[in-house]
Amino acid sequence: MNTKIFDEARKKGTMRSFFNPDEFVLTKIQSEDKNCNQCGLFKFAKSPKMEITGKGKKNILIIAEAPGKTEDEKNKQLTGSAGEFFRSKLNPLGIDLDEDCWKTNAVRCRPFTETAQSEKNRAPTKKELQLCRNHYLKFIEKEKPKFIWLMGKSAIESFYSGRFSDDSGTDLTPTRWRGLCIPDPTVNAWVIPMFHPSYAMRNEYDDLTISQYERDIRFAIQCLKKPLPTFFNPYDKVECLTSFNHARSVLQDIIHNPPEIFSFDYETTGLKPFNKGHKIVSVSYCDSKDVAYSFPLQHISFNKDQWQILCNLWNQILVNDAKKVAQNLKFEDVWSQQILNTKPYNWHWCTMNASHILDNRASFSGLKFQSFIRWGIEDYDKEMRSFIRSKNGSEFNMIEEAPLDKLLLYNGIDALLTLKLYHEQRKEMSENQLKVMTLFNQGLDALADIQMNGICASKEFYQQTNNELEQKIINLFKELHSSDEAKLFKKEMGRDINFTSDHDMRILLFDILKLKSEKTTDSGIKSVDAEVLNTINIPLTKKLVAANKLDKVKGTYIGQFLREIDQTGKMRPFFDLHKADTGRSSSSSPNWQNVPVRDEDAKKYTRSGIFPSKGNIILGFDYKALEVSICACISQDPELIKYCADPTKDMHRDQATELFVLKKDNVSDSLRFYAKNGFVFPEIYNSYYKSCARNLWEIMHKENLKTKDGIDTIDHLIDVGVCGDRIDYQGFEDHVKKVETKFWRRFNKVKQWQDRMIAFYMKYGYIELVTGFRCQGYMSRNKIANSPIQGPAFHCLLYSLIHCHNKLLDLGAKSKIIGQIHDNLVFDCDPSEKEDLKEMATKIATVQIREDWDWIIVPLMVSWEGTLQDSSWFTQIKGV
DNA sequence: TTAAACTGCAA
DNA sequence: TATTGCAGTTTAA
Repeated sequence: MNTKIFDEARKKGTMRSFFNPDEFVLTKIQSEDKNCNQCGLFKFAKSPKMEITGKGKKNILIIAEAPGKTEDEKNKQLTGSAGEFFRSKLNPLGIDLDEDCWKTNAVRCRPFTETAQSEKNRAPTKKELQLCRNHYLKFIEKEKPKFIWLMGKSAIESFYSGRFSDDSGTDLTPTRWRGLCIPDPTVNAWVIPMFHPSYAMRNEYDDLTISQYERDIRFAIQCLKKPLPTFFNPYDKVECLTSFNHARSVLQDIIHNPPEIFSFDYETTGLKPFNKGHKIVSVSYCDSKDVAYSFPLQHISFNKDQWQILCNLWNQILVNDAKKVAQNLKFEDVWSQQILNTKPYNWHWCTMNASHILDNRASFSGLKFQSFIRWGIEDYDKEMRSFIRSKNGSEFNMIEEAPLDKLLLYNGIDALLTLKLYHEQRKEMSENQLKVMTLFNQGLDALADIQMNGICASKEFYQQTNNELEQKIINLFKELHSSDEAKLFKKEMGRDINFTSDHDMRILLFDILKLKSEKTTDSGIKSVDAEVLNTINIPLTKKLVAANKLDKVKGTYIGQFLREIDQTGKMRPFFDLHKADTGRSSSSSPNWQNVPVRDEDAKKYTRSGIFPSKGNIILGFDYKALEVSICACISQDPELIKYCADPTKDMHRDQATELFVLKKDNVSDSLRFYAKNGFVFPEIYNSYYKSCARNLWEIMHKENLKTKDGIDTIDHLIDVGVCGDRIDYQGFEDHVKKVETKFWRRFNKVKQWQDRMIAFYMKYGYIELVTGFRCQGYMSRNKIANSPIQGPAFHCLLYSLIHCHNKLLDLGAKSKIIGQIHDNLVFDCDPSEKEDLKEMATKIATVQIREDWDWIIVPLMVSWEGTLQDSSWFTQIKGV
């Protein structure tokens, strides 16, 4: 396969070819007979080794999955029902499958399984895909198609599998790759992955799937206008400054002649710089499309005096007036602050976040992935990856052991591609996307500082708690293992039971003890979660639920905290803006957005070791009913607006009066809570009466919910004639159905708005949130209803976070923001600043935001909560 | 070794 | 026939 095309493509440059030209997976071609014998499918096929068919007048090679029954019989690809479906989509767009395209399958012979009645089509295995790849690679070499359409998971796997050695390409699902037109130097063609027609056909009656599938086909056809792809070699454009004098003079040049904009990138000894021993090993810098510089900073090849000189020069560049660009700017920001004691000035763009704003699909924002789908640059950090791995499971990697030339080259390419990516992204963004980009960039800048601030936590406390819990858990499991049930299990199975194994619990509860299962998991097997165990309610399951709870607290929370509390006595979670589908934030290491609060025990174990700084209080605010307010703003529903505009009104309480047939003053707090979380929210997010009724019914039985008068809710519902007796679920469901009808009659503008969003999505393939964030990819109706509320609600919090943070900096306040939980902002507050801070933040969050964002047409409200001086987060109370 | 499934915590 | 996240364990590939 070492033919001209491939050699030329290689000369034009891909990373893989640079390191080792012989390692093209696609070019590894073995003898065909050998492969076919190893696979063996041809022996059973009616049409073995099916030849590629079609005239290919428009230079399109279509790779589908494998011949099905019909194809195998007719000896022709895409002639079964899925093929006909595909033709019916192509014909109206002027494409004739047989005239304009070549057709083949990732596997040429029919794979099937024999059942008693018939032979059933099956998907090809990984091995079969790999062994059959040669046939189309040879064809590509000979016929040079300009476009390759990969239809379905098998084709995508066949074409790409083995070409990525990191996680940037391991997710080879059509959802991840569809809608792209990828220049590929190994075949000198455009590659367009999409769903297999059989997938679309299976969802023929789901108009959301079909609308997207048809759009993808139109996209693929539009791409036919493109000229052949061109490629560039980033290796030629990196200048590695291995000599100290050279590095110094380049930095001095930059200082004397600062550019308007530049990108930079660090290679470091780990992910967080806060513990002793961390270094910025090398730096790369790029201010033009032709050259990137990279040089060692705190690297063994220079001495410490030289480190100091280079750090001083680099610091001057970090604070110059130039616009700064980085892939994951929080990272470069935090390392600059911690290691170099310098906050970069004038952050302009985070390419990682911009990738997320341009396409909110999961795993889309990595620089390697973007470089591949945009420029066909493949796997360029291959030789560095082993050095970026953790050293002996510690927080340090092995980067200092990497050869300097490879380190600098890889580092330099990152800066080069980052700047190139920025220029493309800047052109691609709509005006509204630019708006949200600005918000996010400011947010990232502030979130970097918030990670710097950190959260005070007591390692001693968590160590002690860990030991205490460990004893309790050991004792609980000891008791469980000495139970009769455990002995029964051993007798039946001939081995000891593992109580933390769902599999073993299923055997014990449902096979051995013959108990009834209450519900199923996603994949349809019997569930053994806490709800099921609680319903079974025998001493064994009670004990197991208790043990599981403590195990969760110890393993998930205390474990993370102990790992993450650093030598300065703080934990410093990441708060990211490039993950959530809806443009929300996420948090990790540790995840600070799911620390227990409802369960009192779990709350105490986890929150009692989190403190304000010495002499301070933890102080924070929640937006009140923020998502309901956002829903009112964007749907402009007059009834909902009325509720939001009048603080004396309480829609959840009102809804509780209808659901539970009560007078307003007889609604208890818990009934209000379940009206809100069991009915209002689910309804707004497209749930329906049956699901709501079922959940409410179960909760009423389980929790023995009472009215404010202290009467059992179910008894009350029987009294007023909703139910005949305590097991008359149907009566309750009928009632909830009527409540739902009334609810949507009242808030009918919300329903209408949801319908408009769905119609927009079907037409354009995306929806745009009021803040400018776009949601695309496949979306269910529920997601379309939810995202435009969830996203902007968080964006309100982000606005407040940015402005509060900047205000505190301007004022030189001692108080700091330390965290954020979707609609909640947390400060480490000096008590002398408390009242001023509350006034300032409340004004920003409720007044200033409405001056800047005129789409907010209802009043926003916040409620404050806080701890006493030097008291832990566990002691936080409302209304301080 | 890695990925998927299951579970459980938050908003 | 409610959404978004992160992380732990077990199990299968």
